[in-house]
Amino acid sequence: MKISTKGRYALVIMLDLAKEYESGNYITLKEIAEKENMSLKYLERIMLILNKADYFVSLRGAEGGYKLKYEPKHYKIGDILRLAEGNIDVTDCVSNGEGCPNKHHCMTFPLWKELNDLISGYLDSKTLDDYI
Amino acid sequence: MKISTKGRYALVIMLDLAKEYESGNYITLKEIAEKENMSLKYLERIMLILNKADYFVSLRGAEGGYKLKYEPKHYKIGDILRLAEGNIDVTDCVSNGEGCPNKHHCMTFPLWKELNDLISGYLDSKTLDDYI
DNA sequence: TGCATTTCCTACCAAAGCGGTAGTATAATA
DNA sequence: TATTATACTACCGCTTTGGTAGGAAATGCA
Repeated sequence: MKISTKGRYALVIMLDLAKEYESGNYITLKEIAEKENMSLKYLERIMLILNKADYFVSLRGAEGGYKLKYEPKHYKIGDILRLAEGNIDVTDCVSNGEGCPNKHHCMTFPLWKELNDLISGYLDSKTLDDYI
Repeated sequence: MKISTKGRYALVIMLDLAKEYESGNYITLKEIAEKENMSLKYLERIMLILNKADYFVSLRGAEGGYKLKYEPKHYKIGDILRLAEGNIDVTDCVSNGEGCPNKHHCMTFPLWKELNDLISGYLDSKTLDDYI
């Protein structure tokens, strides 16, 4: 039931960028890594995942870095975690498409389904703006 | 964020025993393993964990097996999962005693705390009786 | 009494996931 | 052209997951 560092670091990155959204400044991963005491190389890898989505404006080279493309309230916490973690469902059986063939007479399925909806509902109700 | 097989199987075992609670019969792991299509040896190992708590009456040998010691509504889903999984907290920082030293000025701590309380609250509000 | 059954307990193991590191290519600026 | 920063790939040690194997101890029945 643990959220991995990938998801937790992703959220920290997003919040650090969100804090600078108003200023319009580019922020480098080096700054974030030093401030948050995280490995720069690892942050780069996480950024690679997040960058598949339409989240940032990035600029290479000196004076470069990242900034958020949209305002903080546009980013749902649930979406960020799904992107970073791959999937935040509590079991495979509640994931779309997957699910065991026994789903319909399984005694535990309703529990996992309700729990999963509760978690997703909560995480999708919050945005970066709620934690700046 | 996945619940492992340990937790899922534990719940299936508990529900199978709960169904037979009224009858007072002993149920063998072999019966459960065959019915649920699970490895008997693996169920034995999970049972060893659950048996550390005061959950069952067990009887060795022919005609033996397990039955629940108390009525199904006595067993909270949250407790069963905590026992089987070891810990169901979404991060280490929200676990009692642990927690990073930075907890008090961490931007993400409130999120993990709220999410964790939501999950624990839900799982502790349900008992075996709700899923028989 | 002896055999089958079933719980109780320990040790081992392959595969996958986690949390990184290393190195290089590419782009932008001073 | 030197420096800075993102973009991308490959590798790697460690831990966890999801089991298996083997046997000891207890119980009921023929």
